[in-house]
Amino acid sequence: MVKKGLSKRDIILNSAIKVIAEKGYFSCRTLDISGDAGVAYGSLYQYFKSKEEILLSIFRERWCFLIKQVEKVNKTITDPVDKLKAIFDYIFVSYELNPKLMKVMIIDIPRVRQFYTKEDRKLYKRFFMGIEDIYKEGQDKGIFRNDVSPTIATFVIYGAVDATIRQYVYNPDFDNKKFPVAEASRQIMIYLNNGILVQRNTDQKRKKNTKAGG
Amino acid sequence: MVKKGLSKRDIILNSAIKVIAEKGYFSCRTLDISGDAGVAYGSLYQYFKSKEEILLSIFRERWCFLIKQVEKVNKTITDPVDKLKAIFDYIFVSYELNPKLMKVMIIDIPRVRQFYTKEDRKLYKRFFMGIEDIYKEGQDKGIFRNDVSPTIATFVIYGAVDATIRQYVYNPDFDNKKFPVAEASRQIMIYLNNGILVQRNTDQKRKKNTKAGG
Amino acid sequence: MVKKGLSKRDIILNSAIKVIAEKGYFSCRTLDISGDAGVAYGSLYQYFKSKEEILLSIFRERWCFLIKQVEKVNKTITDPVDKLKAIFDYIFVSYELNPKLMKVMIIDIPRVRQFYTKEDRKLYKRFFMGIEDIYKEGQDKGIFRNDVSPTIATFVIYGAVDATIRQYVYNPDFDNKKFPVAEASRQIMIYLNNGILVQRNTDQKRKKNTKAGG
Amino acid sequence: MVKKGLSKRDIILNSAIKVIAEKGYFSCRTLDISGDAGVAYGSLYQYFKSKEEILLSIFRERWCFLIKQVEKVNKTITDPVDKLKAIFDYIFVSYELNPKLMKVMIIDIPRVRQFYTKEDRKLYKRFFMGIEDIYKEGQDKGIFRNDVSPTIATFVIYGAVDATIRQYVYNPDFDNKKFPVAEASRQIMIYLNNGILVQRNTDQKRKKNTKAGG
DNA sequence: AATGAATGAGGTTTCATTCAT
DNA sequence: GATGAATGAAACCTCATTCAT
Repeated sequence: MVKKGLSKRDIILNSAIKVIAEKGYFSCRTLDISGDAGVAYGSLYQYFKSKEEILLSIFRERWCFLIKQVEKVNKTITDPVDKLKAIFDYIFVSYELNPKLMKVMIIDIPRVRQFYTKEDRKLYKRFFMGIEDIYKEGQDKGIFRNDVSPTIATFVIYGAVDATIRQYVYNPDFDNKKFPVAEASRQIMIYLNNGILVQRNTDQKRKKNTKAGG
Repeated sequence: MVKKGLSKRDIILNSAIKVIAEKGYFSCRTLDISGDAGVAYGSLYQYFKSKEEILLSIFRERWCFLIKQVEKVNKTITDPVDKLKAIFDYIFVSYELNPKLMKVMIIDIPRVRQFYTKEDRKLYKRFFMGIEDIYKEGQDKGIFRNDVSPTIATFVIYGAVDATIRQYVYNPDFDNKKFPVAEASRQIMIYLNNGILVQRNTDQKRKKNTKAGG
Repeated sequence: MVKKGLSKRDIILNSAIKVIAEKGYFSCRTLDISGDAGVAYGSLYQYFKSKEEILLSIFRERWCFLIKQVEKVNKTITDPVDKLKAIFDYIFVSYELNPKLMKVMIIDIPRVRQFYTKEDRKLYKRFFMGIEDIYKEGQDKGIFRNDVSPTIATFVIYGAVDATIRQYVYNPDFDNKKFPVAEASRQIMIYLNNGILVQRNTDQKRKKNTKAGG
Repeated sequence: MVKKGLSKRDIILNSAIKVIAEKGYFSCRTLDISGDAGVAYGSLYQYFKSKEEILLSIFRERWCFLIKQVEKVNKTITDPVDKLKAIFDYIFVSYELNPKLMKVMIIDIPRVRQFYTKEDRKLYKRFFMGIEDIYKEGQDKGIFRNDVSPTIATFVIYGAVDATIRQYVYNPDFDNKKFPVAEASRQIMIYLNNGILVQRNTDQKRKKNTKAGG
């Protein structure tokens, strides 16, 4: 119901983000959206062809801000480790600023079948390709391991984001006092950078030690 | 439509898994389920109170096989690293054996609001607690890092599973020839164990190296 | 609301005929049809895919009784004049027996664009072709004029039916006491047989001639 | 979209004629009309109270040109046969000049229930009464048969027009190369004058008689 | 007078669930 | 238990009409 200075189209879109985030795409009604937006029922259809188009418009018009961040990071930061961290932080900071938008983006949209049009997939992938490029760069520079495909590595990082956000959204048992967003983000980055294993020396050595110890 | 020797209830449940996996929970109709099961429209309601209950029954009756595996692994394997690997492998092997079931379990069910009853959350968590315990054990044994919370670490591992399965299910651009399930699983394990950073020695040293190299 | 012994499908179809006849296809609501039929709202869609399909079903399932009559007449009657008269009478008698059905058939259906599918046009034409054949036969036998195309002649006879029925349906100024259906029908037949012009030798003479020639 | 020198009102009316002719009254939207007219959405309501009023205005303002023609014919032509022919020709020539207008007049308007207000029926009838008068006159002069009511005869002639125009509009199977409007019109006139039956003494003879008698 | 964004009643259709057989 | 016809609430969407600019 935020209105000041926004076009009616954006008012509707913002309400859609809110309502879809709260109820899920299928469980929310177009009436809920118009109601939250404070506009007439039919006004939705002045600006969007259908409920589906509202969802896709959220993605099409807001996804780019993530892409842009990746591109910006790629330009302004040199160290791949710092790049990943910058993107990672950005996502979680964005979540703190606008949790509903991020929830819709990360959780809802990718589970709606209709979303997977060629065009939208292309846009969707641009974000991931950006991350993949960072992994590749890290490998080229000899900083990142070579035995993990950048493609797969990207899933891992994205999955970590998705799963974590889902805790904040769905899991009332999750202690988000103990793990404020920044803290969760920090720990995940440590994990993804260094792995869970205590690094004495190399992987090979650890194996020996384990056998010796076991 | 697998029928041999199964109770009608299980026939329905299996069809529900198939249909929900294909269309998603909200987009599939009870008619689709009964149709696939080859039973009458109304028979669904002999065995289940509602569509929702069918979904929850899938979870309640099939989720335990994951829990059991965690428990079994915890008993029969000693090394926490091997434990995580065993569970991880099990999930992906299960996916290969019954991708629809795993897709419903991992992707669909956790996104349905109605799913989050106290009872079901408890069951859901038992799987994660099992994994959390492994992390704790690894930390206690000094094998796993202490600066990553087992809770957070669990999200990371679960997110990796979720995101990867989603590629197989939704992403037609994903090259699943190049990454058969086993290969994806193997690489993720490497990543999660060792982190993405090349381990010469310690994290501190890497930082120096980077500066030197840059 | 006639129900005895009819299938629910036919109950719905009969109500549709009634309601469409009264309000017109576009002005009647599916609710009106189900209401008149005394069935639930959704039952319509158990038997018909859509409102449009209800209309087309009326045509597809009831038009044939007109075609059959034409075919029967063509077989059992020899004199083309008598054939035309038999068909003409049949239409108007049908109108008296079930004016709503005939109104829908003759007035409503042919004005709905969606009606003009290849298949339906074919069925529609079969009736007219039967009449055209009678005209052709009359010409071959030297009884009917040769300077009027059977195609055009068919329009004339059909138009006469259409326009007349429309008076009964729409025109409250039309004195249907003075012109009961049978009387209107009789006069039109005279007109179409003999034309409006006074003929030196009369209809009677032709009959004699016909007999003499036959 | 004809605009030169026309009032905005007439521009709208002409577009309405076009659009209604193409889609039918119920299937065309006010948006279609304003769009075709190139005027704003709301401008329609500056000139007309409602969609219905647009339809009725077409009738009220354009029907009179048919009435006038009937009246003119009644004044300037003496022979009833020629009168009928003149009117008949006029209708079909009008159709050739402005088929959409004639289609709306003859086909659409008379099938819309709302059309049947007292006032409009009165206007509608004035055209038919004119034709009826010709029939009466023909009967009085002994040229037309006495055993067909002028009222009924009028339906026949009107029905012939209606059915024929409908072929041009709706029936893609109708061979309008073989039957250009003028030809169809000519044949119908022959039919209606002389009937379908072959007459012993011919039309030519009647003409002589008429001249002799007149 | 002209505009077109805004309105919301009302339409068709879907589909989870019930229930008589 | 099994069936599937019957139900009707509720969803999405359309579009004639209004009204502030």
